[in-house]
Amino acid sequence: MDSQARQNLDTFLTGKGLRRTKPREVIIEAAFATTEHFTAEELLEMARKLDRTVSRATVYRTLTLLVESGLLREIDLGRDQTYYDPNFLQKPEHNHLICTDCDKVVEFEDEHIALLEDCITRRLGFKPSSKSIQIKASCEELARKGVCSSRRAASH
Amino acid sequence: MDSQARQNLDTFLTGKGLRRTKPREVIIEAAFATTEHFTAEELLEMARKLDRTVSRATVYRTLTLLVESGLLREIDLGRDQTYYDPNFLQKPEHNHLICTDCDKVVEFEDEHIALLEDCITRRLGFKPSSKSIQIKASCEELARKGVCSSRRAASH
DNA sequence: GTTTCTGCAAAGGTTTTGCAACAAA
DNA sequence: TTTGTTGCAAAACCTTTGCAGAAAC
Repeated sequence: MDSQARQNLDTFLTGKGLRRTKPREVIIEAAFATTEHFTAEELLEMARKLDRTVSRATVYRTLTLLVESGLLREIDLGRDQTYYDPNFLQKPEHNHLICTDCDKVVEFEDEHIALLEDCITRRLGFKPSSKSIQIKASCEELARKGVCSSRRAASH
Repeated sequence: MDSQARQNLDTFLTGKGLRRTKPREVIIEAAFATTEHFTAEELLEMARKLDRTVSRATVYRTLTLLVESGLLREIDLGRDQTYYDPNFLQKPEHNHLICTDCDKVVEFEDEHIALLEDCITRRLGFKPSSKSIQIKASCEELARKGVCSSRRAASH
């Protein structure tokens, strides 16, 4: 977690009269030690590697805070659980492509599409506040060769 | 529900060796009697207006079938429950804008954005299979006049 | 010292499932 | 008659919440 993020968070906490506590530090540390998407349960596991006493309830409560503060974003990967994405700090407008063959998630940014989304939104009489694109697609390499080089890197 | 859709479904059912039953007929009838998005619970309610004996379990099981057959699509409206959209038959590539002021959902289609999504997907080495865009935005009219004409039409 | 936060366990809400009776083919 | 389907109730699952003790300020 870079200093920019830590400052965002401090601003957020103090601005709301919230306290800097050990469990929060640990959970936040765990959340930003990775660039992988994770579920609440996975974050609990990661946080407990730093401090075994962290509770599930506090993880859920801290997740709510992090999403409100804009440090973390909920994303829909088409699975049953809510996933959280810690990469919006570095790539504020990225989107997700999900491989239907191996479930791997590819992040991509595209300024043209972002611009087009804004135009459409304004044309409809609205002011854009958040945008997300989810693309499901099959692997061309797998289709051609019967093997996919990123298969071993599948995200689950 | 138009004849095209009914045929799709028949093909799907017979193709899988599945049976045409009363509860399924009723649930499907209810699902396509509206263009509104609905939850499983709401569909149960609608189906029970046609036949009071329909069970919740059968609604869930039939929803799974309808999604698999492509007649219905799960959509993410940023709420806690899964919503289902019966409008993909008429507008196969539409997307959703959600008003952050009144929660109204506006559907929109745009061929440029669809094309761009396809390009991006291929550039990444994939073949597109399904795409969805969710835009959250605030109402300009409400911001300017303090009132929004569609407020009364809010979807919840 | 006051206020906020934590962990626990229980509750809440949605979705799935095992099973015996029932209906379609 | 065979196989698939239904409704029920229970279970499974993820997430939220009430509360008493602990920690931050």
